[in-house]
Parts: sequence; C-alpha cells; structure tokens
Amino acid sequence: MRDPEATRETILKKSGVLFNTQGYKATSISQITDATGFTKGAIYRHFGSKDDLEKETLAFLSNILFEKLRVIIVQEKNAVDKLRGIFKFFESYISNPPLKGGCPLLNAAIEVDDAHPALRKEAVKTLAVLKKSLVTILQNGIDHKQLKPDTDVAFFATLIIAALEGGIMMSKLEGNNNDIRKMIKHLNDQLEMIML
Amino acid sequence: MRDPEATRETILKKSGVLFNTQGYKATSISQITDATGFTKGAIYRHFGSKDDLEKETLAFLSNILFEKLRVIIVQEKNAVDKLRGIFKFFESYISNPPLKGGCPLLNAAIEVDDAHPALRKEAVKTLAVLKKSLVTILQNGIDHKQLKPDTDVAFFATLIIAALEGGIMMSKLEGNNNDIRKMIKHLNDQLEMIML
DNA sequence: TCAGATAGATACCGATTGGTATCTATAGCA
DNA sequence: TGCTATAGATACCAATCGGTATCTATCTGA
Repeated sequence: MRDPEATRETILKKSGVLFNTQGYKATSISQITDATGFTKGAIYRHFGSKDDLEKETLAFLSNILFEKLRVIIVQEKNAVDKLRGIFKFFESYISNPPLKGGCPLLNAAIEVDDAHPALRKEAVKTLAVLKKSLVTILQNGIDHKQLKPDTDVAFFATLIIAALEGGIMMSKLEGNNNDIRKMIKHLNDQLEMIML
Repeated sequence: MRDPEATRETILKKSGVLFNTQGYKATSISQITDATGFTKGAIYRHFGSKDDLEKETLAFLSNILFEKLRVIIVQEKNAVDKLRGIFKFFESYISNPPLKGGCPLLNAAIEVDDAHPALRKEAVKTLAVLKKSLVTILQNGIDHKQLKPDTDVAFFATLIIAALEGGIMMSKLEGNNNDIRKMIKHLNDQLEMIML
C-alpha cells in the first residue's frame, strides 16, 4: 500500500493549505506532519529542505490555478469572452475560494524578501507567466479584430492583475465580496472601452 | 539616562522594520532585542505579549503613513490636487520607500487569518480609515463642484486602494517601478474622467 | 523466491521560540 | 538625602524549531 507519488502529492496539497493560509515561514514541519499523517522522514525523503518544499508548493498551487484558468480560456471562443471569464473566476476567490487562503501569488509576493530567494524566484516566475498569458489573449484579440489595434496590452495586463489582487486583498480582509466585485465591474467597463 | 517613552518608541520603530520586511510571525523577539539593544525584560515591560506588540506596531506604522498623507492632503487646495498628490506619494513606495518593507496595510492584510484576531482587527481598522479619508476627499470634491455629482465615491475609493496596493505588490516583486507607474497613470486618467 | 533498493517511521540533535521570575540600578519625589 | 517605584538586565523555563542518522517494512526486478 505504499505509493510515493501519492505521498508527495498529499504533502504538497496539505502544505499548500497551510502555507497559503498561515504563511510559509509561519508554518512548521510539525504542522505538516500532523496534517498529512506522515512523519518527518517521509517529508525529507521527498523534499530536500523546508525552503525546497515551500518553493515546490508555490509552484503546485500556481499550477492548480493556471489549470482552472486554462479551462476557462480554452472553452471561451474569443478574447473578450476569455477575459470576462477570467474576471468572473476571480470573484469566487472570496465566497467560494478555489484555494484556501486566497491567491498564492499575492501571498507569496508579500512574504518574500531578500531572505527567501528561492520562494521569491518562484513568485516572480508565476507573475511573469500570468502576465504573459493575459498579454497573449489581448494580442490575439487585437489580431482577430475584437480589440482596438492601439490597445496597450502590457498596461491592460498589469491593470487586470493589480485590480484583481488589490480587490482580493480588500475583500478578504473585510470578509465580503463588495470590493472584488467593484474591481471586476471596473475591468469589464475598461474592457468595453477597448472593444471594437 | 533612562527614558521609557524613548525605549517604547525605539522598540516600535525597530519592530516596524522587522515585521514589515520579514512578516509578523516570522520575526522573533530575539531579532527585536538584537535590533534595539534592549533585552526581553524591557520589551515585555512595555508590551504584554508578542501579539500585543504586533498590533501596536501595525498601528504605529499606519500612523506614520497617515501623517505623511495628511501633510499632502492639507497642503493641496482642492480635491483633484489632493488625490494627485496621494497617487504621486505612492510611487515612492518602490524607489524610495517611506517605510522599509512596503505597505504595512497590505503586508498585514495578507498575513492575518483567523489565527491572528488582534492583528486582523487592527488591519481592518486601518483599511476603513484609509477608505473613509478617500471618500471624504471625493465627496468634498463633489460638494465644491470639482468632481461630477454622480461620481460613485465608494467605488472610486476602492479603485484607488486596489490599484495602488496591487501595483505595489507587482512592482515590489519585480523590483522596478513600471507597474505602480502604470496604475498611477490609470488613476490619473480615471480622475480626469470624473472632473468637471 | 529472494536480494537490493527505497519509502517511511523512530529517535534524536543543538538551536531557538515566546514567556516569566527575579534581581539590580536608576528616576522622581518627600 | 533617602525611600519607593519602576525601567531594564539576567537567567531561566518547557516547548518547538528545522534537520539528520538510523532502522524497519514494503516493493520491485531477477
């Protein structure tokens, strides 16, 4: 009944919840052993160090979200609907969180400083991937005559991320959906303005 | 040469840097004793517990920023210039941070969960004060015929905070001013649109 | 079937955690 | 000047930290 692959995934899943809710440095290995039912021996067999586990967990969490986003992006036909779908997805962040603890990118970005180079690098990478995905969708929208050709795609991608992350922060702190909803409405309004 | 008031302030100042850069839970009392030169005895004389110190430090940091904002708000004559001044102030957050470690509200908001009720309450309070200040400026702008009377002040206040905090998060992670600048430009553009 | 490899448990390490009891030295007041 | 209150230092506490060495049990391939 031993399944190392499943063990690894269990550790990543449970660590994901703990790191994403309590913070990376504030979560101890013992909490992870309690949550998983595995011992330190098991954890340190699969991961070289706590830093290593933190980094891999962030990648794991990011991947979950990117997968969910990918489903939305693929199922919507045009750039405008893809973007609207992405906006809508983020509304669930408070009422029905896809991940406990909110956005892993936001959480990691705030926690990392110069003392956490590995985690920082992973967070920078995640942000870059997210930005690039949005830029690609926007550029496709321009290429397919759905969006105005003079649209500043880099700016719009930044606006989307900043508005959503800022909205998530506020809504999560206040414990209601009001602020994230306002930001999603704003993004939809801004999208209207660059539509052809 | 004993000055308990100064000791208290030294502890708050040094704790402020450590909490705001490394996080609250990730900062130990020993780091604070090292940074201040005082011993645990001194710290626990002035603060009941680490939780208490965390809460008081967040209030201390927020106060520093509100003081700086107040200067800007007072010296500018009308609502539009007050808002422009506030936007500009936030650009310094990355290149010349008024506080090491970025925005204390953002940092605390991300770190708190149900396990940190005291710190959470203080963060909620800070966000409420910030929101109210912006709403007041916007409403004054309407009353003095500088802003359109149908302006949604609550929405605009939320937009300002979310855009700035989101921009700070991105710029701090990427290590440059590009994203926060984009958000400030967006806010100035949006401000143009509600001006009379 | 059995040997080697590996997954995971156990037991331990020194260092550090938040916190406290106690002691000393200084400050302000009579 | 001397008494008292208090600021701050010292020394300690049990618990926990991240990490590792070792051992056992299970799995896999010959």
